[in-house]
Amino acid sequence: MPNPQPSGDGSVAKAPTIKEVAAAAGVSVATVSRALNASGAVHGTTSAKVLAVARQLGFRPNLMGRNLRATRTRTLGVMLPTLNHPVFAECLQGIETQAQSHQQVIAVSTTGYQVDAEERASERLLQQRVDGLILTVADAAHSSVLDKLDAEGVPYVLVFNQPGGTQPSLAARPFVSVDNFLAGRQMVEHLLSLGHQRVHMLAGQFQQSDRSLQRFLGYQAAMSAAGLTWSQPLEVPFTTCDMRSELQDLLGRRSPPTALFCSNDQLAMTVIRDLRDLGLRVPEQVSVAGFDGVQVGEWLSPVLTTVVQPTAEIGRAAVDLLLQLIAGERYLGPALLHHTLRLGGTASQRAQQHQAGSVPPP
Amino acid sequence: MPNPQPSGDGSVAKAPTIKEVAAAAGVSVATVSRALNASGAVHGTTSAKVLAVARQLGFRPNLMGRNLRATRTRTLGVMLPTLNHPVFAECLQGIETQAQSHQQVIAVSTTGYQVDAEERASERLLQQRVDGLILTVADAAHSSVLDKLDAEGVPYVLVFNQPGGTQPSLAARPFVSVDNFLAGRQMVEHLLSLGHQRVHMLAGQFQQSDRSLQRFLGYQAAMSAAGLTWSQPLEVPFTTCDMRSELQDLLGRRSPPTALFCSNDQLAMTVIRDLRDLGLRVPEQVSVAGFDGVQVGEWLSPVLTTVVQPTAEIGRAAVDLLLQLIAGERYLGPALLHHTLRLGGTASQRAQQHQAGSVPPP
DNA sequence: GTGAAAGCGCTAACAA
DNA sequence: TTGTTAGCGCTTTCAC
Repeated sequence: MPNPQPSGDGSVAKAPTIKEVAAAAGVSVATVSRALNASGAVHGTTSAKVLAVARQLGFRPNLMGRNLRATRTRTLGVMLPTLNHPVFAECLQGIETQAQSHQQVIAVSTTGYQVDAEERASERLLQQRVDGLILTVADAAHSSVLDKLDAEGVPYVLVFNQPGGTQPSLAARPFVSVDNFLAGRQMVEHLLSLGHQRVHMLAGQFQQSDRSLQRFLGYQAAMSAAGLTWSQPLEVPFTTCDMRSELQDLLGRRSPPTALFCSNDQLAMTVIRDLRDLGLRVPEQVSVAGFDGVQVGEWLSPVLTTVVQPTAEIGRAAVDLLLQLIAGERYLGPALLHHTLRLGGTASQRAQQHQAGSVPPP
Repeated sequence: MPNPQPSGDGSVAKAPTIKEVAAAAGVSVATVSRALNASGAVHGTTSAKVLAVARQLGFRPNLMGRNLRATRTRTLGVMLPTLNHPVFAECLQGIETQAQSHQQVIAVSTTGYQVDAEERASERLLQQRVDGLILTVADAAHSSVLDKLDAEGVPYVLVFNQPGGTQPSLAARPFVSVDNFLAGRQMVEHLLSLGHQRVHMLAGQFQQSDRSLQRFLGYQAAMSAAGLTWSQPLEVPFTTCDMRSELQDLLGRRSPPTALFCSNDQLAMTVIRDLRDLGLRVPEQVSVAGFDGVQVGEWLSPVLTTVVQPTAEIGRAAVDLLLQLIAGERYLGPALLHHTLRLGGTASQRAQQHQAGSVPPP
C-alpha cells in the first residue's frame, strides 16, 4: 500500500511532492517532471525508476502548482439558473461527460435566474481562473456578465440563450441552442392544424428568459400567418407551483382558449395537473403543449406533447465549441441544433364546442 | 471601465496581479494583500487607496496563487452517479446552494455507477486538492475509493449511501441519508394495510446501489412480520427504459403480485407507463409505489405513491457535515434525515379479484 | 540526458 | 503601519 499512511492520531502524512519523489529516486525535480509528463527526453531507465518511485510513494501531482505555472487550469466554469429543472440538469450531465472525455474539469454554479447571482458567480469562477465558461443568463441581449466576459476576452459559450433571436448575426455572442422561434412557431402550427383557433401562451418571465420570448414570437408569427389574433402571454415566475387561479381566470373568459402553449415542460406539466384538479380533461377539453422534451414528459399519460430539444447534445456541443474558442480558433457562428416535435397525447383535435365559454367558437 | 481592455486584435491584456496593484498604489504587495483581505493592520488611508486602485485596475485575485500558498482550496468535490436522475440533480442543487453560502466552490464529476469511473474521478478531484468530497458510491461497504480516502485522511461525506445498513456504527463512514430500511418497510406496510398480500419488489441492481438493497431488506422485514412470503426482487439495470417484457412475465404468473414496490421513482414511473401500455390500469389492477419523492412524481395523475426523501436537504446537510470534518471536528455519527410517505394515487386498496392470475388470492 | 534556478500569484513570518 | 522575503508545487528555460 502506498504511503502516506494516516498517522493513527487522526492527522495525516502530507501528500508527497515532486521534490520528495526526486529525492527518493535520486534525480532532480526537473527529471521527475519530465518523466511524469513524458515531456522532454528522459532515459528509459531513469523514467522507469521515477515512475516506480512515484507510484510507490503514492505521488499525486498538485494541479494548483501545475496550473499556476501554466496559467491555465483545464477547468470549465458552468453557470446555470437551476439544477432543479431537468433540462439544465440533463445539459449539465452532457457537459460533464464531454468535459471528462477531454480531460477537463468543471466548476458549477447556479444563479436562480438572478442577475446579481450571475454577477457573483461569474466573478468567483473567474477568480478560479477557469479557462472558459458555459452559461445560461437571464437576458443575453443585456447582460453585464457577458459584457464583462467580452471586455476581458474570456472565452464563453451560451447554452439555451439565443441572443439575436431570429437573426443571430455571425459576429454575435457564441451560443448553442435550438431555433426557439422556429420551434415555437411549428408547435403552434401543429395546434392550429388540430383545429384550434384560440391558442393562448403561458410563458416564463421574458425578463428572466429570452428563449421564452423567442418562443412567444414564434407563437405570434404562427397565429398571424393563420390570420388569427394572438393574445398577450401569461407570464409565470419560475417559482410558481400552482396555476389554478390563473387558469380559472383564463378559461372563465367569454372566448376561452382551447389550447395552451407553455414555454417549458415544467410549466406544461403543472398546468395539466392543475387543469385536472379543476375538473377539466386534457386533452379532451383543453389541449396543452410544452417545450423542452424532458424525459419525464414521456412518463405522463398521455405523453406530453412538446418540442424536444437535444438537451445533452447541447451541453456536449457547448464543450466542443468552448474548447475551440479556448484554443484560439475563430468563432464561426452559433450551433443551432435540431429540435423535433413530440406529438404526444396532451394536445388533440379541437372539440366541436368548448365547455367553458358561453360564446361558441367562430 | 476597468482595465484590462481587449487589445482589439483578439488577444487580451493579462489580468493584473497583486504586484501591479502594489506598483500602481505605491505600496508593497504585502500591504495590498492585507488591505484586500482585511488581515493585519493597514492604515485607513492606505487601504482605501489600495482598494481604489485595485478596482480601477479590475484586479481579480488569482485563487491558484492563494490556494497554493494556503494548501487549501475552499473547493468541495462532488461525485455522483448521474445528473439525469432528478434525485441527484436536486441534491446537487442543495449542495451548490449551501456551498455557495459558505463561500465554497464545487467541482462536479459523474460516474455512471461505474467503479472504474469512480476511481478516475476521485483521483482527478484529489489532484485538484479539493478540501473534501461529497459522494455517492456504488457500494459503500466495499469501495476502493472510500478505502483510499480513509487511508489518506481526506474528509468526505456520503450521500444516499447508507453503509452499515440497519446498524450504522458510530465509528463508520460519515453519511447523510434517510433510513432506507425503515422507509422501505413502512411503504410495504402501507401496501399491506391496503389489503395487498402478494407484493413484489423491483429494484436497482444491488451491486450498484446499496440503498436499493436496504429498501429490499425493509420489504423483506415487512413481509415476514406480516407472515407473508417475500419474493426475490427483480433487479433492473439503471439504464433500462422499457420494462414491458419483464412485467408481462411477472404478472403472467399463476399468483401474480397485486402491488409493486419499486426502489426508485424513475423505475416506478417507467413501470406505470409500461403497465398502462400493456392495458393494465394503475392502481385499479396493479398498485405501484416508488421511492425518492422527486418533484415530477407530483405531476403524474394520479400522483405517485412514494417515499419522499428530503433530497436538497440531504445535500445541504452533507455540506455542513463535510465542512465540520474539514475544520477538524470529530465525527459524531451520521445524519439520518426524516422521510415521509406520500400516499398518492398509484397504490390503492387491493381489488377483490386480480384479473391476471388464474389462482384466486388466498 | 540531466540539473540548477527562475518564477507562476499569493500569503505570512519577520524586520523595520 | 509597512516592507522584505521565503516558499506553496510545479514546469521550463538554460547550462552542462
